[in-house]
Amino acid sequence: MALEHAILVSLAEKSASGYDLARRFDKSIGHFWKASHQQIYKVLARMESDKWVKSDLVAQNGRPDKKVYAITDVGRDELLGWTAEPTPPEALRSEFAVKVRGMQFGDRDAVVADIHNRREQHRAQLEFYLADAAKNFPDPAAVPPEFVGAYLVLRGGIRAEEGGIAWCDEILSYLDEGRGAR
Amino acid sequence: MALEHAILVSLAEKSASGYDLARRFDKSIGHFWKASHQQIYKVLARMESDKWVKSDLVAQNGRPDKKVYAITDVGRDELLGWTAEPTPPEALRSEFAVKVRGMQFGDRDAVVADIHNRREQHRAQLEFYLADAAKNFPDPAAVPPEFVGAYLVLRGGIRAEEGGIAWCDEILSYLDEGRGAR
DNA sequence: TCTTGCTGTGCAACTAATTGCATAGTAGAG
DNA sequence: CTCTACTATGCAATTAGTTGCACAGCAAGA
Repeated sequence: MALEHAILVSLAEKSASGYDLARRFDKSIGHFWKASHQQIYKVLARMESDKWVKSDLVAQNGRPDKKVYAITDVGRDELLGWTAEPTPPEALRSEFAVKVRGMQFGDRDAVVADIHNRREQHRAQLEFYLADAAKNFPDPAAVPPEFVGAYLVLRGGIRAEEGGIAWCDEILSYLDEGRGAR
Repeated sequence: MALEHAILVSLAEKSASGYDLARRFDKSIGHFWKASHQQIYKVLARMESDKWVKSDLVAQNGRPDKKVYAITDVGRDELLGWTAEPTPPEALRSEFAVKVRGMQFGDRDAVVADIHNRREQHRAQLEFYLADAAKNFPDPAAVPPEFVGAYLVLRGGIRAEEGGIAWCDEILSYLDEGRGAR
């Protein structure tokens, strides 16, 4: 399982509450590892009982108390050990690809609309990533060492979105040319 | 859930036993939707009780009997309805990306080795896809209508692997240039 | 003959993740 | 004063998926 390790990486960067982590998973980290707040709280509890993290209750004014989690030495060891293991092949599951594959058994116009929709999602995400890159990494040759991982993953995200757009365009132009018509 | 629909698409193409489906999921369809044979048998049983598929027991000589599943009209309706619905955003989970992100907290040499390994996986998969394309779709302008979905998904697979290789190369050359050193 | 490997179907136990709900304080808009 | 939204944490029920195992027949090779 990698949610634990995604959380460890995030806490190694900066201590945070479950709520903070949930928001991070809606933004940066969540672009390549999705998790709901329920799942995060559950896993944090297990990680704390395994001593990978420890928590401090922090009182706030004008807001509810929060439990701020920090990575422990045990957690850092775990993270180190995990990076040393080879990553198992990714189990990719693309409902979109299944739908394209099954296009001829479905509502062709609806599938085409779905492809347009998917293209737009990729375009919007790419725009977001590019803004992020322009803001945080204006000079790729001068990325601070502690942000190299974040920078390289962002580059991967940009590539993936560009690739997604190009694939949608290929599908749409292929279908436009009358090929694959029913 | 999309495993049901992946199975429906596969059965719409050609009736098959659970075992046959498991082998298909190890090959073509499985490249974008992984499933174990246990999961497939479980889902097939549910689909049969929902009347999406029906089975016939077929005796074979020199081999065990098998249950051959075929899609029903109810199943075809379900498939049609499913294609007409917008595909929810994909929940992508890349352990590899988490590892790259957390590189600075880990064993740098091991991570670099892992990236090389990942590049090789992409290269091998690309080779496989290209051979498939050369064999089954020598002329992209003349793909039979019933294989258009398969062709377009194969194109997506080729693009994804090429993109994966390019990303690995970018990471490796970035690190080679001494950036991101500890 | 014995072992290995392929075809073929499945159950049981467990883990991971989703969905729906609950609770509670504060801030700001109308 | 009420309604909505945000911060903050979590439980319960369910579904989806993984891991490990079982059983059975047949074929081919050592």
